Amino acid sequence: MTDMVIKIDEYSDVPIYQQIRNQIVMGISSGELKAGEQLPTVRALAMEIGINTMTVSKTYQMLKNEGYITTDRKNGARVRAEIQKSGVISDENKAELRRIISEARLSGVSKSEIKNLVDEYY
Amino acid sequence: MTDMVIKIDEYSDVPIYQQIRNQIVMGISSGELKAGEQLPTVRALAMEIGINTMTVSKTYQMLKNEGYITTDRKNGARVRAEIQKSGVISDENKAELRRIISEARLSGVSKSEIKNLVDEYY
Amino acid sequence: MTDMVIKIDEYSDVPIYQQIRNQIVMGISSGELKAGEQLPTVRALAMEIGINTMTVSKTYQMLKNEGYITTDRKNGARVRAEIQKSGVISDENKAELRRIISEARLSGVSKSEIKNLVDEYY
Amino acid sequence: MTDMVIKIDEYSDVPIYQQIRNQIVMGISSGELKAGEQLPTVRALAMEIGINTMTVSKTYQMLKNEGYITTDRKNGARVRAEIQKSGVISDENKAELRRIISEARLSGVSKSEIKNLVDEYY
DNA sequence: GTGGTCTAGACCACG
DNA sequence: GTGGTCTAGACCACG
Repeated sequence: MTDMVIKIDEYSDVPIYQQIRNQIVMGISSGELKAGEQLPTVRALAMEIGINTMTVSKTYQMLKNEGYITTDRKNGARVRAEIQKSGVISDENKAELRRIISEARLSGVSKSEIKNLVDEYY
Repeated sequence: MTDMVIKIDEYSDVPIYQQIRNQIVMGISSGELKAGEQLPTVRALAMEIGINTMTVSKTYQMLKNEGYITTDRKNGARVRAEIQKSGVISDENKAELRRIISEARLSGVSKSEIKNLVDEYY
Repeated sequence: MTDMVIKIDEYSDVPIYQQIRNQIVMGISSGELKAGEQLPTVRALAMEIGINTMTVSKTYQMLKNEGYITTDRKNGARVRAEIQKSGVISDENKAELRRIISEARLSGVSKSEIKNLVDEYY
Repeated sequence: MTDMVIKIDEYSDVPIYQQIRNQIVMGISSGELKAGEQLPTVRALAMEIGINTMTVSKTYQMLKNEGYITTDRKNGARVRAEIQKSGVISDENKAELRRIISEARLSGVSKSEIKNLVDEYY
């Protein structure tokens, strides 16, 4: 069982279920959550964060649809052992990346500064 | 007057006024919209896209707040001559960038592929 | 929930959404509205004042942008617990202050009278 | 004839005729414009600033109404010799002052800092 | 139940 | 002619 901590920014416009989803995906990517590792139950995670169980449930459904986790009544939610590697960035993420780079450029951020961030986050 | 074309994805979760805002910002960044160049009037752009003037007005107000354009009754909306360069990427955009890179990584996209996108979009 | 009363001067040049915004900011500053306190819902305030919900919504959006309140679907609109203290007066407010003092001076109002007002309003 | 320079901020939301009016009032208050001193003709000032004569005309009309200047065809516009001293600050300016002080207070500006500004601007 | 978005239409001040 | 404001009404996602 993971002891990863989920932090909700209540001031953010990003919906709570999205914030949780993003943090779990980043946790898997960083290795903090290993393949096959069990996630907290919907109830437990909702309690811990202090939100509605429906919200956590929505998150797990989303992660399942995206292929990041598996869920069943016996084992609860687990990080999927073999996450499908499409090898490409989704069109939506490409569009977002383009927007971010445009804004950074207009703010006077150099290309190499952005690449340093890529190195840092990858 | 610009002949830039704004395209709305009506099925997107991104609000229309945000989509327009993003495209204008990217237009400025790419040089398609030059400093001082006049944007379409609120009415003209609303007509062209087939949406309400209020929605375009909201976009222009947002761009004005962000310092990308100026608006007044004499000159209409224009790309601002001297866009303030903060020199940094906003915390929100950093978080988004981190999320995108995490997802790309999990999809098997290499670091150099992402950097190539940075080169392409910058 | 606050029982603060918002009063609109319908003959004023100041837009309604601005008038509401100003009164809420002054309410926070005076302590009539406490940190964390819930503001009326968009619908309730619109009904109470007798104006459109869009206008109240615009006010809340503005207050949110300025960092005075938070809004979300769970908690509605609330006075922000930790309002950012820039420590400075904005250039716009400085210009306004200068104009007011110039006019007061020309009307024969003494410096100490103005300072008494500062004491009263602070 | 004054050689006072009027500066228009084209990015400001304050209408041009208001900006000119404010600067002339502040010029009178500071002594840069003396009692009886002649102001530029409508046409000359419009040319100098690069705006419509109607706008300057509106400004002069406003200043006349407020009792700051006199106008006639023979002498043009002149700073009034005896500006009426009501001895009080207008309700509008009081409301504005209160708003500014509230905002300054919330931004963490001390009372004495505001009073220093009063000293500076008076 | 809440705030967020959008429409169709109107009127206004500025210039 | 332009952007700014406002209404009356509607639908939506989040929780």
